[in-house]
Amino acid sequence: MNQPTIQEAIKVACSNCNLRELCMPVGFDSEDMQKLDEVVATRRRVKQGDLLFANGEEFTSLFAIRTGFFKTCISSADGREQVTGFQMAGEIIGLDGIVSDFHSCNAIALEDAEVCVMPFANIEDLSREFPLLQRHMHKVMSREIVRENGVMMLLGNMRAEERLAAFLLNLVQRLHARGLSQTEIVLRMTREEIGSYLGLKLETVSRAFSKFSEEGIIEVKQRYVRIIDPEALKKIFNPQTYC
Amino acid sequence: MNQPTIQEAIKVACSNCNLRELCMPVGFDSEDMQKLDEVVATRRRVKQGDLLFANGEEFTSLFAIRTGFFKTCISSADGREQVTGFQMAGEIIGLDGIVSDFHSCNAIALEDAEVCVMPFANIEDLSREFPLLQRHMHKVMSREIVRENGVMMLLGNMRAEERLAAFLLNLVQRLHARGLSQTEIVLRMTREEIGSYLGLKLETVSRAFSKFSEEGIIEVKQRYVRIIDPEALKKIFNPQTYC
DNA sequence: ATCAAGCTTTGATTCAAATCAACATAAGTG
DNA sequence: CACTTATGTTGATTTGAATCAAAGCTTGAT
Repeated sequence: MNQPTIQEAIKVACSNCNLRELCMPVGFDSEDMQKLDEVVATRRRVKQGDLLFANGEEFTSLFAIRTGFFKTCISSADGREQVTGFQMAGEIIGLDGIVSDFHSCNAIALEDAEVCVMPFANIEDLSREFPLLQRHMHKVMSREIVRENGVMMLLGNMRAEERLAAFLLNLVQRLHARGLSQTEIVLRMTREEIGSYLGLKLETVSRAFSKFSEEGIIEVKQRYVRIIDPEALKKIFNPQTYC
Repeated sequence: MNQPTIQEAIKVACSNCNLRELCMPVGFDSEDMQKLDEVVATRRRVKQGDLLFANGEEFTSLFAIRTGFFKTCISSADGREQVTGFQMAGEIIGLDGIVSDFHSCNAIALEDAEVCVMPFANIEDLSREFPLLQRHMHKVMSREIVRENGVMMLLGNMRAEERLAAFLLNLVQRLHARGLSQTEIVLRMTREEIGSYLGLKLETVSRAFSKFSEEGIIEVKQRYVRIIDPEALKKIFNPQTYC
Protein backbone atom coordinates (compact mmCIF):
# COMPACT_ATOMS: atom_id res chain seq x y z
CA MET A 1 0.00 0.00 0.00
CA ASN A 2 2.91 2.32 0.74
CA GLN A 3 5.13 3.56 -2.02
CA PRO A 4 8.49 1.83 -1.99
CA THR A 5 10.89 3.49 0.43
CA ILE A 6 14.51 3.00 1.21
CA GLN A 7 15.14 0.87 4.26
CA GLU A 8 18.48 1.88 5.62
CA ALA A 9 20.48 -0.54 7.65
CA ILE A 10 22.83 2.11 8.95
CA LYS A 11 23.53 2.08 12.63
CA VAL A 12 21.24 4.55 14.33
CA ALA A 13 21.73 5.85 17.82
CA CYS A 14 19.43 7.96 19.96
CA SER A 15 22.40 8.61 22.20
CA ASN A 16 23.92 10.87 19.55
CA CYS A 17 20.71 12.32 18.15
CA ASN A 18 20.15 16.04 18.43
CA LEU A 19 16.40 15.45 18.74
CA ARG A 20 16.82 13.23 21.77
CA GLU A 21 15.37 15.73 24.19
CA LEU A 22 12.19 15.81 22.10
CA CYS A 23 11.65 12.07 21.49
CA MET A 24 13.21 10.53 24.52
CA PRO A 25 13.13 10.92 28.27
CA VAL A 26 15.94 12.84 29.94
CA GLY A 27 17.97 11.72 32.92
CA PHE A 28 19.67 8.59 31.66
CA ASP A 29 23.32 7.87 32.23
CA SER A 30 25.31 7.00 29.14
CA GLU A 31 25.24 3.26 29.81
CA ASP A 32 21.44 3.16 29.95
CA MET A 33 21.30 5.46 26.96
CA GLN A 34 23.23 2.85 24.98
CA LYS A 35 20.65 0.23 25.83
CA LEU A 36 17.88 2.58 24.85
CA ASP A 37 19.37 2.84 21.39
CA GLU A 38 17.72 -0.55 20.87
CA VAL A 39 14.27 1.04 20.62
CA VAL A 40 15.12 2.23 17.15
CA ALA A 41 15.47 -0.68 14.76
CA THR A 42 16.17 1.27 11.60
CA ARG A 43 15.47 4.48 9.81
CA ARG A 44 13.17 4.99 6.90
CA ARG A 45 12.92 7.72 4.32
CA VAL A 46 9.53 8.83 3.07
CA LYS A 47 9.14 11.02 0.01
CA GLN A 48 6.81 13.97 -0.11
CA GLY A 49 3.31 12.73 -0.77
CA ASP A 50 4.08 9.15 0.22
CA LEU A 51 2.43 7.23 3.01
CA LEU A 52 4.35 6.37 6.15
CA PHE A 53 1.50 4.05 7.03
CA ALA A 54 -2.08 3.69 5.88
CA ASN A 55 -5.44 3.04 7.45
CA GLY A 56 -5.93 -0.72 7.77
CA GLU A 57 -2.23 -1.57 7.73
CA GLU A 58 -0.92 -3.75 10.50
CA PHE A 59 0.60 -1.82 13.37
CA THR A 60 4.04 -2.93 14.41
CA SER A 61 6.02 0.21 15.13
CA LEU A 62 5.81 3.76 16.28
CA PHE A 63 7.80 6.31 14.34
CA ALA A 64 9.86 9.20 15.63
CA ILE A 65 10.21 11.91 13.03
CA ARG A 66 13.82 12.89 12.41
CA THR A 67 13.26 15.29 9.57
CA GLY A 68 10.26 16.37 7.57
CA PHE A 69 6.64 17.07 8.21
CA PHE A 70 3.59 14.79 8.22
CA LYS A 71 -0.16 14.95 8.34
CA THR A 72 -2.42 12.25 9.71
CA CYS A 73 -5.94 11.96 8.35
CA ILE A 74 -9.00 9.78 8.41
CA SER A 75 -11.81 9.57 5.93
CA SER A 76 -15.48 8.86 6.41
CA ALA A 77 -17.29 6.15 4.49
CA ASP A 78 -18.52 8.71 1.97
CA GLY A 79 -15.09 10.17 1.40
CA ARG A 80 -14.97 13.23 3.60
CA GLU A 81 -11.44 13.80 4.89
CA GLN A 82 -10.42 14.97 8.32
CA VAL A 83 -6.83 15.90 9.05
CA THR A 84 -6.29 14.82 12.65
CA GLY A 85 -2.86 16.31 13.14
CA PHE A 86 0.36 17.73 11.75
CA GLN A 87 3.58 16.22 13.05
CA MET A 88 7.11 17.56 12.89
CA ALA A 89 10.64 16.54 13.84
CA GLY A 90 10.92 15.02 17.29
CA GLU A 91 7.28 13.98 17.45
CA ILE A 92 5.94 10.44 17.65
CA ILE A 93 3.47 9.14 15.11
CA GLY A 94 1.44 5.94 14.98
CA LEU A 95 -0.23 5.81 18.41
CA ASP A 96 -3.61 5.19 16.75
CA GLY A 97 -2.52 1.66 15.84
CA ILE A 98 -1.91 0.36 19.36
CA VAL A 99 -5.54 -0.29 20.30
CA SER A 100 -6.44 -2.64 17.47
CA ASP A 101 -3.03 -3.67 16.08
CA PHE A 102 -4.05 -1.91 12.86
CA HIS A 103 -3.59 1.69 11.92
CA SER A 104 -6.79 3.71 11.79
CA CYS A 105 -5.44 6.70 9.89
CA ASN A 106 -3.17 7.60 7.02
CA ALA A 107 0.15 9.30 7.70
CA ILE A 108 1.40 11.25 4.70
CA ALA A 109 4.69 13.10 4.33
CA LEU A 110 4.15 16.76 3.42
CA GLU A 111 7.84 17.04 2.59
CA ASP A 112 10.64 14.56 2.15
CA ALA A 113 11.12 12.99 5.55
CA GLU A 114 13.09 10.53 7.57
CA VAL A 115 11.75 8.61 10.56
CA CYS A 116 13.17 6.31 13.20
CA VAL A 117 11.31 3.01 13.19
CA MET A 118 10.64 1.92 16.76
CA PRO A 119 9.11 -1.56 16.90
CA PHE A 120 6.43 -1.38 19.55
CA ALA A 121 7.59 -4.67 21.06
CA ASN A 122 10.98 -3.07 21.70
CA ILE A 123 9.34 -0.07 23.29
CA GLU A 124 7.28 -2.25 25.58
CA ASP A 125 10.24 -4.43 26.53
CA LEU A 126 12.48 -1.48 27.32
CA SER A 127 9.62 0.33 29.11
CA ARG A 128 9.40 -2.54 31.56
CA GLU A 129 13.12 -2.26 32.20
CA PHE A 130 13.34 1.53 32.38
CA PRO A 131 10.66 3.32 34.38
CA LEU A 132 11.75 6.64 32.89
CA LEU A 133 11.01 5.37 29.41
CA GLN A 134 7.73 3.91 30.59
CA ARG A 135 6.71 7.23 32.07
CA HIS A 136 7.83 9.01 28.93
CA MET A 137 5.63 6.86 26.69
CA HIS A 138 2.67 7.42 28.96
CA LYS A 139 3.24 11.15 28.75
CA VAL A 140 3.51 11.05 24.97
CA MET A 141 0.11 9.38 24.76
CA SER A 142 -1.47 11.62 27.37
CA ARG A 143 -0.13 14.68 25.55
CA GLU A 144 -1.85 13.52 22.40
CA ILE A 145 -5.13 13.08 24.30
CA VAL A 146 -4.85 16.58 25.75
CA ARG A 147 -4.00 18.04 22.34
CA GLU A 148 -7.10 16.45 20.89
CA ASN A 149 -9.18 17.86 23.76
CA GLY A 150 -7.96 21.27 22.69
CA VAL A 151 -8.89 20.60 19.08
CA MET A 152 -12.39 19.63 20.23
CA MET A 153 -12.66 23.02 21.92
CA LEU A 154 -11.50 24.71 18.73
CA LEU A 155 -13.92 22.83 16.49
CA GLY A 156 -16.82 22.93 18.89
CA ASN A 157 -16.69 26.48 20.15
CA MET A 158 -14.33 28.72 18.21
CA ARG A 159 -14.94 30.94 15.20
CA ALA A 160 -12.88 30.68 12.02
CA GLU A 161 -10.41 33.42 12.93
CA GLU A 162 -9.97 32.10 16.44
CA ARG A 163 -9.18 28.67 15.04
CA LEU A 164 -6.61 29.99 12.61
CA ALA A 165 -4.97 32.17 15.27
CA ALA A 166 -4.70 29.15 17.57
CA PHE A 167 -3.27 27.08 14.74
CA LEU A 168 -0.60 29.65 13.86
CA LEU A 169 0.38 30.17 17.49
CA ASN A 170 0.70 26.44 18.05
CA LEU A 171 2.80 26.05 14.92
CA VAL A 172 5.30 28.81 15.72
CA GLN A 173 5.55 27.63 19.30
CA ARG A 174 6.51 24.15 18.17
CA LEU A 175 8.89 25.43 15.51
CA HIS A 176 10.50 27.76 18.00
CA ALA A 177 11.05 24.85 20.38
CA ARG A 178 13.07 23.33 17.54
CA GLY A 179 15.27 26.36 17.19
CA LEU A 180 13.44 27.90 14.24
CA SER A 181 12.12 31.41 13.95
CA GLN A 182 9.32 32.54 16.19
CA THR A 183 8.05 34.91 13.56
CA GLU A 184 8.58 33.37 10.14
CA ILE A 185 6.98 30.17 8.89
CA VAL A 186 6.91 28.42 5.60
CA LEU A 187 3.78 26.32 5.77
CA ARG A 188 4.12 22.76 4.67
CA MET A 189 0.41 22.25 4.11
CA THR A 190 -2.19 23.66 1.74
CA ARG A 191 -5.10 25.90 2.75
CA GLU A 192 -7.32 22.89 2.23
CA GLU A 193 -5.31 20.81 4.70
CA ILE A 194 -5.34 23.59 7.26
CA GLY A 195 -9.07 23.87 6.72
CA SER A 196 -9.59 20.16 7.13
CA TYR A 197 -7.72 20.21 10.43
CA LEU A 198 -9.69 23.22 11.66
CA GLY A 199 -13.10 22.16 10.36
CA LEU A 200 -13.19 24.94 7.77
CA LYS A 201 -13.26 25.16 3.98
CA LEU A 202 -10.17 26.37 2.17
CA GLU A 203 -11.86 29.64 1.14
CA THR A 204 -12.61 30.43 4.76
CA VAL A 205 -8.98 29.78 5.70
CA SER A 206 -7.77 31.99 2.89
CA ARG A 207 -10.14 34.79 3.94
CA ALA A 208 -8.97 34.58 7.53
CA PHE A 209 -5.34 34.84 6.37
CA SER A 210 -6.25 37.88 4.27
CA LYS A 211 -8.11 39.47 7.17
CA PHE A 212 -5.12 39.05 9.51
CA SER A 213 -2.93 40.47 6.78
CA GLU A 214 -5.17 43.53 6.25
CA GLU A 215 -5.13 44.13 9.98
CA GLY A 216 -1.34 44.08 10.00
CA ILE A 217 -1.17 41.05 12.28
CA ILE A 218 0.67 38.86 9.80
CA GLU A 219 2.30 39.12 6.42
CA VAL A 220 1.24 36.34 4.05
CA LYS A 221 2.49 35.35 0.69
CA GLN A 222 1.25 31.91 -0.24
CA ARG A 223 2.98 29.47 2.11
CA TYR A 224 5.20 32.10 3.66
CA VAL A 225 3.81 33.66 6.83
CA ARG A 226 5.45 36.25 9.05
CA ILE A 227 3.90 36.95 12.42
CA ILE A 228 4.04 40.71 12.91
CA ASP A 229 1.90 40.99 16.02
CA PRO A 230 1.79 37.77 18.05
CA GLU A 231 -0.06 39.50 20.89
CA ALA A 232 -2.91 40.32 18.51
CA LEU A 233 -3.10 36.65 17.57
CA LYS A 234 -3.20 35.66 21.21
CA LYS A 235 -5.93 38.17 21.80
CA ILE A 236 -8.00 36.75 18.96
CA PHE A 237 -7.52 33.20 20.16
CA ASN A 238 -8.16 34.02 23.75
CA PRO A 239 -10.08 37.28 24.09
CA GLN A 240 -10.92 37.15 27.79
CA THR A 241 -7.37 37.16 29.08
CA TYR A 242 -6.74 40.39 27.23
CA CYS A 243 -9.77 42.50 28.16
CA MET B 1 -12.09 22.03 45.15
CA ASN B 2 -14.07 18.78 45.09
CA GLN B 3 -17.16 18.34 47.20
CA PRO B 4 -16.52 16.08 50.16
CA THR B 5 -16.87 12.42 49.25
CA ILE B 6 -16.84 9.24 51.22
CA GLN B 7 -13.50 7.47 51.14
CA GLU B 8 -14.22 3.83 51.71
CA ALA B 9 -11.53 1.64 53.18
CA ILE B 10 -13.36 -1.55 52.29
CA LYS B 11 -11.34 -4.27 50.67
CA VAL B 12 -11.79 -4.08 46.95
CA ALA B 13 -10.88 -6.78 44.49
CA CYS B 14 -10.78 -6.71 40.71
CA SER B 15 -10.62 -10.48 40.80
CA ASN B 16 -14.27 -10.60 41.85
CA CYS B 17 -15.51 -7.61 39.93
CA ASN B 18 -18.14 -8.14 37.26
CA LEU B 19 -16.68 -5.28 35.24
CA ARG B 20 -13.26 -6.89 35.08
CA GLU B 21 -13.47 -7.70 31.39
CA LEU B 22 -14.06 -4.03 30.68
CA CYS B 23 -11.39 -2.44 32.92
CA MET B 24 -8.74 -5.08 33.01
CA PRO B 25 -6.85 -7.29 30.62
CA VAL B 26 -7.98 -10.89 30.22
CA GLY B 27 -5.81 -13.97 30.37
CA PHE B 28 -4.45 -13.88 33.90
CA ASP B 29 -4.37 -16.89 36.15
CA SER B 30 -5.93 -16.44 39.56
CA GLU B 31 -2.60 -15.96 41.31
CA ASP B 32 -1.60 -13.06 39.08
CA MET B 33 -5.13 -11.71 39.32
CA GLN B 34 -4.66 -11.48 43.08
CA LYS B 35 -1.56 -9.38 42.63
CA LEU B 36 -3.36 -7.16 40.18
CA ASP B 37 -5.93 -6.38 42.86
CA GLU B 38 -3.23 -4.07 44.23
CA VAL B 39 -3.82 -1.69 41.38
CA VAL B 40 -6.97 -0.47 43.09
CA ALA B 41 -6.20 1.31 46.34
CA THR B 42 -9.72 2.17 47.40
CA ARG B 43 -13.13 3.09 46.11
CA ARG B 44 -14.70 6.46 46.13
CA ARG B 45 -18.30 7.60 45.83
CA VAL B 46 -19.16 10.71 43.89
CA LYS B 47 -22.59 12.31 44.13
CA GLN B 48 -24.45 13.57 41.11
CA GLY B 49 -23.11 16.98 40.16
CA ASP B 50 -19.89 16.58 42.16
CA LEU B 51 -16.39 16.66 40.73
CA LEU B 52 -14.31 13.50 40.59
CA PHE B 53 -11.36 15.72 39.78
CA ALA B 54 -10.93 19.27 38.56
CA ASN B 55 -8.78 21.13 36.09
CA GLY B 56 -5.55 22.11 37.82
CA GLU B 57 -5.72 19.44 40.51
CA GLU B 58 -2.69 17.28 40.99
CA PHE B 59 -2.86 14.00 39.13
CA THR B 60 -2.15 10.94 41.21
CA SER B 61 -4.60 8.30 40.11
CA LEU B 62 -6.66 7.01 37.26
CA PHE B 63 -10.23 6.03 38.03
CA ALA B 64 -12.18 3.02 36.82
CA ILE B 65 -15.90 3.70 36.89
CA ARG B 66 -17.81 1.04 38.78
CA THR B 67 -21.23 2.59 38.65
CA GLY B 68 -22.60 5.86 37.37
CA PHE B 69 -21.96 8.17 34.51
CA PHE B 70 -19.50 11.06 34.06
CA LYS B 71 -18.75 13.88 31.71
CA THR B 72 -15.33 15.44 31.22
CA CYS B 73 -15.12 19.05 30.10
CA ILE B 74 -12.70 21.88 29.56
CA SER B 75 -13.36 25.58 29.43
CA SER B 76 -11.72 28.32 27.44
CA ALA B 77 -10.31 31.45 29.05
CA ASP B 78 -13.51 33.34 28.27
CA GLY B 79 -15.74 30.67 29.72
CA ARG B 80 -16.86 28.62 26.75
CA GLU B 81 -17.35 24.99 27.74
CA GLN B 82 -16.51 21.91 25.73
CA VAL B 83 -17.60 18.48 26.87
CA THR B 84 -14.76 16.19 25.79
CA GLY B 85 -16.41 12.89 26.64
CA PHE B 86 -19.03 10.89 28.47
CA GLN B 87 -17.80 7.94 30.49
CA MET B 88 -19.71 4.96 31.85
CA ALA B 89 -19.14 1.86 33.97
CA GLY B 90 -15.99 -0.04 33.08
CA GLU B 91 -14.29 2.95 31.48
CA ILE B 92 -11.11 4.65 32.66
CA ILE B 93 -11.04 8.36 33.41
CA GLY B 94 -8.16 10.71 34.18
CA LEU B 95 -5.67 10.04 31.36
CA ASP B 96 -5.43 13.78 30.69
CA GLY B 97 -3.44 14.22 33.90
CA ILE B 98 -0.51 11.99 33.03
CA VAL B 99 1.35 14.40 30.77
CA SER B 100 1.74 17.29 33.20
CA ASP B 101 0.96 15.64 36.58
CA PHE B 102 -2.06 17.94 36.77
CA HIS B 103 -5.53 17.35 35.45
CA SER B 104 -6.48 19.48 32.48
CA CYS B 105 -10.22 18.90 32.59
CA ASN B 106 -13.09 18.60 35.01
CA ALA B 107 -14.76 15.24 35.55
CA ILE B 108 -18.32 15.59 36.83
CA ALA B 109 -20.71 12.85 37.88
CA LEU B 110 -23.98 13.00 35.93
CA GLU B 111 -25.50 10.52 38.38
CA ASP B 112 -24.42 9.12 41.72
CA ALA B 113 -21.32 7.11 41.01
CA GLU B 114 -18.63 4.94 42.45
CA VAL B 115 -15.09 4.66 41.11
CA CYS B 116 -12.07 2.49 41.80
CA VAL B 117 -9.08 4.67 42.65
CA MET B 118 -5.99 3.35 40.88
CA PRO B 119 -2.85 5.23 41.96
CA PHE B 120 -0.86 5.74 38.80
CA ALA B 121 2.34 4.67 40.55
CA ASN B 122 0.71 1.29 41.24
CA ILE B 123 -0.35 0.98 37.63
CA GLU B 124 3.16 1.72 36.39
CA ASP B 125 4.77 -0.66 38.89
CA LEU B 126 2.44 -3.50 38.00
CA SER B 127 2.69 -2.72 34.29
CA ARG B 128 6.42 -3.36 34.45
CA GLU B 129 5.76 -6.68 36.11
CA PHE B 130 2.86 -7.80 33.92
CA PRO B 131 3.22 -7.27 30.17
CA LEU B 132 -0.49 -7.99 29.70
CA LEU B 133 -1.37 -5.09 31.98
CA GLN B 134 1.17 -2.88 30.24
CA ARG B 135 -0.32 -3.69 26.87
CA HIS B 136 -3.79 -3.11 28.26
CA MET B 137 -2.95 0.39 29.50
CA HIS B 138 -1.41 1.26 26.15
CA LYS B 139 -4.57 0.12 24.42
CA VAL B 140 -6.77 2.14 26.77
CA MET B 141 -4.84 5.30 25.88
CA SER B 142 -4.71 4.51 22.18
CA ARG B 143 -8.47 3.86 22.20
CA GLU B 144 -9.03 7.30 23.65
CA ILE B 145 -6.85 8.85 20.92
CA VAL B 146 -8.80 7.02 18.23
CA ARG B 147 -12.11 8.05 19.78
CA GLU B 148 -11.05 11.67 19.71
CA ASN B 149 -10.01 11.30 16.06
CA GLY B 150 -13.58 10.25 15.38
CA VAL B 151 -14.96 13.22 17.27
CA MET B 152 -12.76 15.48 15.16
CA MET B 153 -14.35 13.98 12.05
CA LEU B 154 -17.81 14.58 13.55
CA LEU B 155 -17.11 18.19 14.49
CA GLY B 156 -15.14 19.02 11.39
CA ASN B 157 -17.22 17.42 8.68
CA MET B 158 -20.62 16.23 9.85
CA ARG B 159 -23.95 17.99 9.91
CA ALA B 160 -26.06 18.31 13.03
CA GLU B 161 -28.22 15.26 12.34
CA GLU B 162 -25.24 13.14 11.40
CA ARG B 163 -23.55 14.07 14.67
CA LEU B 164 -26.58 13.19 16.75
CA ALA B 165 -27.09 9.90 14.90
CA ALA B 166 -23.44 8.98 15.54
CA PHE B 167 -23.79 9.97 19.18
CA LEU B 168 -26.90 7.83 19.74
CA LEU B 169 -25.41 4.83 17.94
CA ASN B 170 -22.24 5.07 20.00
CA LEU B 171 -24.22 5.32 23.22
CA VAL B 172 -26.46 2.31 22.59
CA GLN B 173 -23.49 0.28 21.42
CA ARG B 174 -21.64 0.93 24.67
CA LEU B 175 -24.72 0.35 26.79
CA HIS B 176 -25.46 -2.86 24.94
CA ALA B 177 -21.90 -4.07 25.63
CA ARG B 178 -22.82 -3.66 29.30
CA GLY B 179 -25.89 -5.83 28.99
CA LEU B 180 -28.41 -3.01 28.69
CA SER B 181 -31.03 -2.58 26.04
CA GLN B 182 -29.97 -1.93 22.46
CA THR B 183 -33.09 0.10 21.83
CA GLU B 184 -34.00 2.00 24.97
CA ILE B 185 -31.89 4.67 26.63
CA VAL B 186 -32.43 7.03 29.47
CA LEU B 187 -30.00 9.83 28.79
CA ARG B 188 -27.92 10.98 31.70
CA MET B 189 -27.05 14.32 30.16
CA THR B 190 -28.97 17.43 29.16
CA ARG B 191 -29.49 18.66 25.61
CA GLU B 192 -26.95 21.34 26.38
CA GLU B 193 -24.31 18.77 27.36
CA ILE B 194 -24.99 16.69 24.26
CA GLY B 195 -24.69 19.88 22.23
CA SER B 196 -21.45 20.84 23.87
CA TYR B 197 -19.96 17.45 23.06
CA LEU B 198 -21.16 17.62 19.46
CA GLY B 199 -20.34 21.27 18.83
CA LEU B 200 -24.01 22.26 18.63
CA LYS B 201 -26.38 24.46 20.60
CA LEU B 202 -29.07 22.85 22.71
CA GLU B 203 -31.85 24.07 20.40
CA THR B 204 -30.19 22.37 17.44
CA VAL B 205 -29.93 19.13 19.40
CA SER B 206 -33.57 19.36 20.38
CA ARG B 207 -34.61 19.99 16.79
CA ALA B 208 -32.61 17.03 15.55
CA PHE B 209 -34.28 14.81 18.16
CA SER B 210 -37.67 16.11 17.02
CA LYS B 211 -36.82 15.50 13.39
CA PHE B 212 -35.78 11.89 14.04
CA SER B 213 -38.98 11.46 16.02
CA GLU B 214 -41.18 12.87 13.22
CA GLU B 215 -39.48 10.52 10.78
CA GLY B 216 -40.27 7.55 13.01
CA ILE B 217 -36.61 6.75 13.59
CA ILE B 218 -36.73 7.21 17.34
CA GLU B 219 -39.27 7.85 20.05
CA VAL B 220 -38.24 10.67 22.38
CA LYS B 221 -39.73 11.84 25.61
CA GLN B 222 -37.34 14.11 27.43
CA ARG B 223 -34.43 11.91 28.54
CA TYR B 224 -36.07 8.72 27.40
CA VAL B 225 -35.12 7.62 23.89
CA ARG B 226 -36.20 4.48 22.08
CA ILE B 227 -34.43 3.58 18.85
CA ILE B 228 -37.14 2.37 16.47
CA ASP B 229 -35.05 2.17 13.30
CA PRO B 230 -31.33 1.78 13.98
CA GLU B 231 -30.61 1.20 10.29
CA ALA B 232 -32.01 4.63 9.49
CA LEU B 233 -29.66 6.13 12.08
CA LYS B 234 -26.71 4.29 10.54
CA LYS B 235 -27.74 5.55 7.14
CA ILE B 236 -27.85 9.13 8.39
CA PHE B 237 -24.46 8.81 10.06
CA ASN B 238 -22.86 7.03 7.17
CA PRO B 239 -24.76 7.61 3.95
CA GLN B 240 -22.28 6.14 1.47
CA THR B 241 -22.35 2.61 2.82
CA TYR B 242 -26.08 2.55 2.28
CA CYS B 243 -26.47 3.94 -1.23
C1' DA C 1 -50.28 20.86 47.00
C1' DT C 2 -47.91 24.93 45.28
C1' DC C 3 -44.20 27.21 43.65
C1' DA C 4 -39.68 27.91 41.71
C1' DA C 5 -35.93 26.51 39.01
C1' DG C 6 -34.10 23.89 35.50
C1' DC C 7 -34.80 21.63 31.23
C1' DT C 8 -37.00 21.03 26.69
C1' DT C 9 -39.53 22.30 22.68
C1' DT C 10 -40.79 25.24 18.95
C1' DG C 11 -40.96 29.46 16.10
C1' DA C 12 -38.84 33.71 13.97
C1' DT C 13 -34.82 35.89 12.65
C1' DT C 14 -29.87 36.57 12.02
C1' DC C 15 -25.31 35.42 10.86
C1' DA C 16 -20.93 32.95 9.97
C1' DA C 17 -19.29 29.90 7.02
C1' DA C 18 -20.25 27.05 2.92
C1' DT C 19 -20.95 27.02 -1.72
C1' DC C 20 -20.60 28.59 -6.34
C1' DA C 21 -17.84 31.06 -9.53
C1' DA C 22 -14.07 33.43 -11.65
C1' DC C 23 -9.59 34.54 -11.94
C1' DA C 24 -4.58 34.81 -10.34
C1' DT C 25 -0.39 32.76 -9.16
C1' DA C 26 2.91 29.11 -8.60
C1' DA C 27 4.91 24.70 -9.53
C1' DG C 28 5.90 20.91 -12.38
C1' DT C 29 6.51 18.50 -16.69
C1' DG C 30 7.53 17.23 -21.32
C1' DC D 1 10.12 27.53 -22.67
C1' DA D 2 5.19 26.70 -23.06
C1' DC D 3 1.62 24.29 -21.14
C1' DT D 4 -0.85 21.88 -17.73
C1' DT D 5 -2.17 21.27 -13.14
C1' DA D 6 -2.37 22.50 -8.46
C1' DT D 7 -3.01 26.00 -5.27
C1' DG D 8 -4.61 30.43 -3.64
C1' DT D 9 -7.51 34.71 -3.63
C1' DT D 10 -11.66 37.25 -3.89
C1' DG D 11 -16.61 38.20 -4.79
C1' DA D 12 -21.66 36.92 -4.80
C1' DT D 13 -25.04 34.08 -2.97
C1' DT D 14 -27.00 30.44 -0.20
C1' DT D 15 -27.66 27.82 3.84
C1' DG D 16 -27.36 25.37 8.24
C1' DA D 17 -26.97 26.41 12.68
C1' DA D 18 -26.91 30.17 16.12
C1' DT D 19 -29.45 33.43 18.39
C1' DC D 20 -33.47 35.52 20.29
C1' DA D 21 -37.86 34.66 22.24
C1' DA D 22 -41.76 32.43 24.36
C1' DA D 23 -44.08 28.79 26.25
C1' DG D 24 -44.53 23.86 28.03
C1' DC D 25 -42.76 20.09 31.03
C1' DT D 26 -40.45 18.01 35.13
C1' DT D 27 -38.55 17.86 39.38
C1' DG D 28 -37.69 19.03 43.82
C1' DA D 29 -38.30 22.02 47.79
C1' DT D 30 -41.14 24.36 51.07
